[in-house]
Amino acid sequence: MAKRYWLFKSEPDVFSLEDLRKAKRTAWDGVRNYQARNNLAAMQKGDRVLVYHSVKEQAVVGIAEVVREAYPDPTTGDARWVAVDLAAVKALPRPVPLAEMKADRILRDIPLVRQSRLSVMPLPKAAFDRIVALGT
DNA sequence: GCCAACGTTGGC
DNA sequence: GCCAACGTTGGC
Repeated sequence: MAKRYWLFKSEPDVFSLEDLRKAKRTAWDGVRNYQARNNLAAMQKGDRVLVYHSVKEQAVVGIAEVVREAYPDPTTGDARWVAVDLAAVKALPRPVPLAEMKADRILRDIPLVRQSRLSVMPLPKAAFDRIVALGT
């Protein structure tokens, strides 16, 4: 199956891209939203992921990669929830602010802009590539 | 700090 | 099964 593209949101005070780089890889767990959970479950090893810092920074700051596909979330005994493992790939040379994405013709319809509360979302390849280009 | 959006819960 | 109340998230 073709590689897919995703965007993860995180509050940098809680867990940042820098934390991910230091940790090498991390379990992305604790997701308790069905839509986000369904997205986690659809991820495949090697899928590319953009990391967005919410609240204080409000910018896409880097790229990560799925290194382990969905497995039961270790932070709960509830079988409904899953986690994936991510590894950092690189930081964007230039973070791409939310305001810039809102103003961009290709990006203004992505879930990050449309549905601000969703924490794990799919991105069309064109949107992924556009953000990476803006961040270069 | 405020509040809009939205998901969840619980009474009926 | 509906919907009002409530809690949380995250932009402004």
